[in-house]
Amino acid sequence: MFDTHGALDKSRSSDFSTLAPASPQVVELRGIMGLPTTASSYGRGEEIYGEGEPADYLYRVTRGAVRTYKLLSDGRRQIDAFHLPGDTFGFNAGDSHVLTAEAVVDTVVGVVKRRALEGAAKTDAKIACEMWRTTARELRHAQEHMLLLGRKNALERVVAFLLDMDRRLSVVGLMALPMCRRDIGDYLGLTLETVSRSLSALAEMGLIGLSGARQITLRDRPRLRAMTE
Amino acid sequence: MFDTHGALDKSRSSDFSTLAPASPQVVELRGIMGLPTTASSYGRGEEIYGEGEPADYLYRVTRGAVRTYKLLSDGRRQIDAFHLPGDTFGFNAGDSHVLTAEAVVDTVVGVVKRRALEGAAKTDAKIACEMWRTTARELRHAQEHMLLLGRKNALERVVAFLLDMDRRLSVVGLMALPMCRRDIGDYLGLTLETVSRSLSALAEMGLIGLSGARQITLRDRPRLRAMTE
DNA sequence: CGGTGAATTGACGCTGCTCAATAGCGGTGG
DNA sequence: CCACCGCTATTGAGCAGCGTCAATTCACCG
Repeated sequence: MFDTHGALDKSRSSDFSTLAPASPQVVELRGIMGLPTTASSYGRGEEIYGEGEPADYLYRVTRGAVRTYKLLSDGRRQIDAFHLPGDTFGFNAGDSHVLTAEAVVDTVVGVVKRRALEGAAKTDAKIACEMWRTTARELRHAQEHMLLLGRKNALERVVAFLLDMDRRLSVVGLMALPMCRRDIGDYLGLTLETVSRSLSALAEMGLIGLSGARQITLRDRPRLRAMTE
Repeated sequence: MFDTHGALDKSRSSDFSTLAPASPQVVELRGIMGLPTTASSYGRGEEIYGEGEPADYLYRVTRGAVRTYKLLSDGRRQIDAFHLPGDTFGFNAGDSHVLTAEAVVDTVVGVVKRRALEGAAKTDAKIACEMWRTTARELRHAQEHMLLLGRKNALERVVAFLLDMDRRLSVVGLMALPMCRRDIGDYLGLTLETVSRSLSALAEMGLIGLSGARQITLRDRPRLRAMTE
């Protein structure tokens, strides 16, 4: 009856105090795909890796939040995903990153060498399969997001975002968003003003509650779900 | 000096003629990832699989073209990719499809059982790795497309589409598009009218030539490339 | 408290959508 | 062979949703 809930292991985080290591790079307890992992910290806004850099590491968020994005030459930005505690990112079939990764807030990530992972995958089919499933999960998210970006209106996009964040980081019905309105806009293909207006409209309708710009409660999930079709 | 180009081994494919089978479902010459494949035909507009159906097969386009898409409940459609000869599709980590696949024109595909593939992946790390790379390639395309859908204007989207199609299906500088304006619009997050207007504008500028609605020549690739940043 | 970045709100304009009419094209049959 | 039909594409006119620019207001932190 232990180790049955692979996907939602947000539990392990407490009771590590006895193992506190001496090195500044703390070794994490459970690694990524079974491999040993070292911890690394990034300040709010700090770059973790840039587009075009060699992709030598795989990351998992321990604390905080990470945005991965692409830029056009004139500065237009498209955030393709927010990575929250428990999520992996930086995985890549090619040699170099095609996205840039930045810490949204002060963030701690676990890091594993890509070569160690690929070495392990050669002998262990379980790891190879896990790598594939990780990439496939990202692909499904991207497909869902293309539908949002190509065919949903502003209100539908914001509602979809809120429901996703609610699912991923709500603790007691209250959601504390780590990212600003501009980040949300660049994720949803909108401007920050349109995001703000959509949130105000939803609050006006009584569908959400705003207690501080980044503290949001969903007051009617069924109706919100119906809005994204 | 043999077997050094792992990724592009489309070579081994000839000299199977002696094995030509009697069945109506002709065994294809070149398999998918080395596995034997049966051919299957679909008429223009015919569904190959639907969203929610069990994902039991992997497909490769032999002739024709395939669109994969998602729908909203009110009929809005987002085409996530066009699959042209040589492309694989229908690959999926989950048990059921999250997209619908349809033949854009009369199409022949090669089909391989998913279980055969996953069985082979268990013992053959090369196949497992190839599966991962296939999914990773789709993911990169999706990330590029999210940037297009979220942040590019109509003209930039159409230009990006033309350059991609040119790369993938141009033979002698002339490109014969298999899909209609509505399909292009649903791929680019635009209406068919906006696609048509953008193409007319590009022809007006002398950047492309239109000889029949679906026969397009690119007259100035460098300038077109500069337009997508 | 004051300062600074984030968020809200308003006014206005533009890009792309909607609705509608017309033109082109490919296939079919007299 | 050509006339006809249906589907696809083009083009126009008007409109609306979202972006842009600008002015406050808010919240957080020293």
